[in-house]
Amino acid sequence: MASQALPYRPHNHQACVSQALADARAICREQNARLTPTRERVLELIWQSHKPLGAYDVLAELTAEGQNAAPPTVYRALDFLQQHGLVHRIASLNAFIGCAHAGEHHTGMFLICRNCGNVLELTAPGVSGAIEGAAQAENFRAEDVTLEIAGLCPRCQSEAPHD
Amino acid sequence: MASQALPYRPHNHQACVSQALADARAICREQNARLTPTRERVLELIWQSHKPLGAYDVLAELTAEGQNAAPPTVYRALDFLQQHGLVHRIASLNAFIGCAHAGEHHTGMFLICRNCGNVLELTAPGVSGAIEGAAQAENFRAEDVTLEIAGLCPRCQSEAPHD
DNA sequence: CTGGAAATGTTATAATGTATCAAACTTTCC
DNA sequence: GGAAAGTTTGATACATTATAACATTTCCAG
Ligand SMILES: [Zn+2]
Ligand SMILES: [Zn+2]
Ligand SMILES: [Zn+2]
Ligand SMILES: [Zn+2]
Repeated sequence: MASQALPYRPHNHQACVSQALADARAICREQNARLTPTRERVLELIWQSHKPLGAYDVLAELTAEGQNAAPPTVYRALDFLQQHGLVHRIASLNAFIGCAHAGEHHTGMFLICRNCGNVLELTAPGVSGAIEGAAQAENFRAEDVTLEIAGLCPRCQSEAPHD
Repeated sequence: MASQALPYRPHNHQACVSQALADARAICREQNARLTPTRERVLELIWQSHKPLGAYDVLAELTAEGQNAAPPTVYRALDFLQQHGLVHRIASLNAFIGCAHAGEHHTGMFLICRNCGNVLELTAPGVSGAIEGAAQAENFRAEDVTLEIAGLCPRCQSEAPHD
């Protein structure tokens, strides 16, 4: 539903946030899940940019706001959000990012710019299909795919072409 | 070169180890890199099975052998081995595994059995191509691909089919 | 030899993630 | 409404993974 917006370039990011929160509320209502204030606030913090945020970064922001938060506070909220498909964990960065396709059944593929830190989440059916095929060729039953691609986004390629 | 052996099934694993060590020696000689005793021993420990090993598991084995080892000892050796393409880090597990295609230019794709813990490293040109294509379609310059697939290996599917 | 580079030893600490149990809050059902 | 059951949060402590910093040793070229 959300028109795919382009993390790398300037855009009306508040729209990303509003959309994500609206989607989250709808999804939780639909799934009878409780999007409590802390969970919602954590989701909002995760969405404050298109750069993945570490759990302890979230924690720092919560405590700065005067919330009575400890590590489990954050990890519980993140677990909840992951289980409902609202955030993804980027294993190669130990960090979290808002899901750009919440509600849609998808396997994420992440393009991570090593220069600016922004992450674009893609759904590439061709890639998913190829992966499924390769797994099946080995008689392996794939359940969970981690696909993270580090490199340079278009913007950072032109800014720093000498490498 | 190494004929791809099948982590999931019983096999002469000592052959895997010998092959890996021989390859490592050859590669290091060729690259003028020093495969010191500690580095070689760490590689051997990593290869003790087809299950990824945590850095602190390696450390425990080293100290059990009476070696004077601390975390940096292990992480340095692992860094060296990674840089020379002899081991891979599995980001989703925070663990390390011997490279099954040392010397060959490749992007690893890992099939990780969540039941038995064994990992099969594949080279799937179709997958790599699809990923490259998807990245290029976004004008993203891919440099490093993390592709880890968790699921059930053939053996564990038949043993525990009820899920 | 010997001087510089590479590797290792050593200590301390940072960063990330969990276990556990008690307290508070919600929902359900009567 | 009110008690029981389930869910969420608070709070403390701890486990696991990884790195910083600096001293010492080893290796190798010249
Ligand atoms: Zn945005
Ligand atoms: Zn960038
Ligand atoms: Zn083997
Ligand atoms: Zn298995």
